[in-house]
Amino acid sequence: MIDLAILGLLSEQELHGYELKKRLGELLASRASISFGSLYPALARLEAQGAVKAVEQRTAVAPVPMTGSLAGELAAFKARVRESGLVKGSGRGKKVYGITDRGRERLVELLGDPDVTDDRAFTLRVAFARHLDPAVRLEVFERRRAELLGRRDDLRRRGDTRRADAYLGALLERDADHLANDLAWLDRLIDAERHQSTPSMEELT
Amino acid sequence: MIDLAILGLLSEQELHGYELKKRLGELLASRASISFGSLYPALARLEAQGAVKAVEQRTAVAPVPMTGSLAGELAAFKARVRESGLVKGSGRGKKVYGITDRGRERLVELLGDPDVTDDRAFTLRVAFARHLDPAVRLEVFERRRAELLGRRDDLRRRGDTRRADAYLGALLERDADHLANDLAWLDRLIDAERHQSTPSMEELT
DNA sequence: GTCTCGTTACATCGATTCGATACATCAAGC
DNA sequence: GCTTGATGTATCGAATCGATGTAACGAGAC
Repeated sequence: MIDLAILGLLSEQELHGYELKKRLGELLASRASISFGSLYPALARLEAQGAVKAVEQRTAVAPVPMTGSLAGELAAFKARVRESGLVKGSGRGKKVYGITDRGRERLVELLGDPDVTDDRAFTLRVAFARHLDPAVRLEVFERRRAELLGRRDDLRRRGDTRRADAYLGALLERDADHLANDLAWLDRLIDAERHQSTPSMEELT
Repeated sequence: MIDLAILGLLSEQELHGYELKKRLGELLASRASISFGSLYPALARLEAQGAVKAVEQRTAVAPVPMTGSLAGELAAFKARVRESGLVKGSGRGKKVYGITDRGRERLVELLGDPDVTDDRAFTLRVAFARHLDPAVRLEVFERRRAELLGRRDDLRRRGDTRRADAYLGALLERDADHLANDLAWLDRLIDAERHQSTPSMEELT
């Protein structure tokens, strides 16, 4: 879900479309980024829902000294012209978005629990995990664990029966490795989570 | 690309939609299957292009002895009725698809080389690798290797700089593990490929 | 026996997403 | 001064998804 990604990123700082896409690409890493064709419609949708809102245009806020205030004035003027006018080609000037309270609620809701077992969604949940309270966070991780265990069983069952050509066998093997890897990684995450939430409790064994 | 998946599966045996979806789900394993909403339009598209064509309805070809030929006759009759009639609800009777020569050409073309660096596409290429001649196959693998190496460099560069919160760090770590895993796996594949194509050649070292 | 439920099966609909493309500004570099 | 590439917003058509509808059929419940 792209909404989750956008809200998560905006919850940390205000951003404009292009930057949003870049960060998303890094977050999802291999799992391919999203395209402008979905980003801009999504932003419009979220804005209509009141989850995000466009902050004023940004025109060189950076600590870079301008050549003179003239340039800044000119840019601001142009921005105003574009903003108001129907100049056909539509104006430029970056549109910076910020998250609203409604948006924050929606974010927690999305991070929290829908029955979205999607891999990309899980990655995003981890990326924005610090916005969740520890109990829910642990729950999310545990659910993922159950999901992965289920997949592993599926894989094993299929691995036992079929033994077609070498390439299919190799794919099966790769998937099994990935799964084992993910499970180990997830267990480490869960462990860290538990030790952190219970500051000092030496029960068991 | 769904076309690649469909053609690949049909090149081995004739199948109907539902079965196609099931097999695809197994092939892509974790990488989420495809939905009917894309499968059926894709089949229609491929049929229009002449890459696949619907074979006659199948009515219990299995080696299961029928209760009597009466049942078979009846089913065939019903199928014929549905086939011809515009019964509104549209008839059932599975529609079995087969690949054409055009389709086979297209398959090799798709497997071969477009600049599709997609992960799903690579999985499919491996799954149907036996339809490629060894040289092209090796080329596909090598290209994948280069792609993965590129990703690893990206990842390292990002890993060196940022060190935000623990969750983002964990994600980075996971991606790195996956990448290392994939590379090792791919190297094994490539090795196997080389040893097989050159039956006995003890050059080097 | 018949009734309901789960599985197999085909199909379509609206919404989402993708990939390509258009357009615009600006900083380098040649 | 002219091209090239990065930054930036935006839209279009096509591909895809997820949900839903319809239907046939076998198995078990009662």
